[in-house]
Amino acid sequence: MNPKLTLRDQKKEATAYALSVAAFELALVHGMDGFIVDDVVRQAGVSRRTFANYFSCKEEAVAEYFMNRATSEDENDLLAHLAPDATPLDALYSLLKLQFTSEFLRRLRQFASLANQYPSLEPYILSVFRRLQMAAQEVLERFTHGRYTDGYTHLLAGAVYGAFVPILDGRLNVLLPGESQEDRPGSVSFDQYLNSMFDYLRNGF
Amino acid sequence: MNPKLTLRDQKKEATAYALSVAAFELALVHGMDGFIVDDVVRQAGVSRRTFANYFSCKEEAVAEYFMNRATSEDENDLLAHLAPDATPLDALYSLLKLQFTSEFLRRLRQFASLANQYPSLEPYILSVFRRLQMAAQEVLERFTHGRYTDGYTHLLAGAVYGAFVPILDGRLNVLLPGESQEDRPGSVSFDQYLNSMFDYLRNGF
DNA sequence: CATATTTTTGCCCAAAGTGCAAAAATGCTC
DNA sequence: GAGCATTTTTGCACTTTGGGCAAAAATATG
Repeated sequence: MNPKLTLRDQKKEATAYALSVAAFELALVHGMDGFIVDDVVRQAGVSRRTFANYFSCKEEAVAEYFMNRATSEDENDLLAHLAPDATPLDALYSLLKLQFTSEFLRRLRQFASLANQYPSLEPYILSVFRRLQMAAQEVLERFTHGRYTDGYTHLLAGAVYGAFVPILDGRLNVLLPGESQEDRPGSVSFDQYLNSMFDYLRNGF
Repeated sequence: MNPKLTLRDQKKEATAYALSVAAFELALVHGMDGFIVDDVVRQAGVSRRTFANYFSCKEEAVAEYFMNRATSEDENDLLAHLAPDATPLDALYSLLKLQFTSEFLRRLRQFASLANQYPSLEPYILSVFRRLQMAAQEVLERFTHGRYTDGYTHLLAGAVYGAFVPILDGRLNVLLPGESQEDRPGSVSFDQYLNSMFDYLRNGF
């Protein structure tokens, strides 16, 4: 619950969230074609019509579950606590740590696996990444006070999130803390991937 | 028409293409909520049921129009004609020139503008970029013969296409050859953007 | 507590999505 | 090019979805 919102908006958020949770769970258990919107609303305890007020399809509801709930206060905090000599890359790195928690990555893997099974989901998982990228763009813009006008922030934010896309189709197999390499052959730890990414960014390709 | 395909597959491609053209044109003229699937199939000269064989919704049909028709022969050509001392960045640059023709950019701008007006389209325009990115990933992988195992190709391909995303919401205003800066205030030529992008890639951020 | 605003809901109907089987088109072989 | 096998298109029937509208419920304001 975000206390910055009015009670009304808190309830709206809660409703959307309940619907998205129900949709994601049903998708995991039954597959995208194993449930209908009526099932979602039954599980979330709202009317069929209300679902349509929030989402235009099941896929959108599932994706909503992944739309970042990092508040703008979190971002304010982040910017305030950076070292005085921090670079834009440092700011970006901090944000990535905030966004890609182990828990988020764990669920994202489930979502990605669903999306590979049900192509109708693919466009919607991309929109999750887009949302994250826009937040990064915003943070970079604030951090640099609009100092760069040549697309630097666009490019930097784009680079990082673009590089995550291979997670989606399993070409990049992320190993989470607590998992062993034997369980997931060919996997790379997220931190390791992130670090090699930032090496390239710092030093050029 | 791709002569590598059987006649059957050529016809299938033609059908999908006709449907996508009709969908895109109707969307431009009437807006996404100003036409229905029946209108599309009437214009394309196929049955309602056939539409469903190809696409799961209007949005998908519109996006199909932008799915790159650069063949794998084009990519073979590209790889064959690179200078002997070409770097992966050079290969990527050539591919971008192949994918982002002026004509493609011109249409993409129309699509982006539609997607801003009709949020239901947004996920689908992202999938167009994803398709382009996957082609680049493929080319880089072939060019480097799998020499890099640390995510270099993923990261590089991701960087470039990620950086294009701001085109989508109009934050990055692309000026095409033949247009004047006065017509599109705040615009940047695509080539210019591409070059500054590659400067960063070469030299680090 | 009374009133204004916003959200939820039910009702209704147009539109969309899909399994199935017949019909049409295509590919292949002789 | 005639005949047979394979694939695609189509029509039909039916469930599911999407969204306008107005009444009802919930929330905000003062």
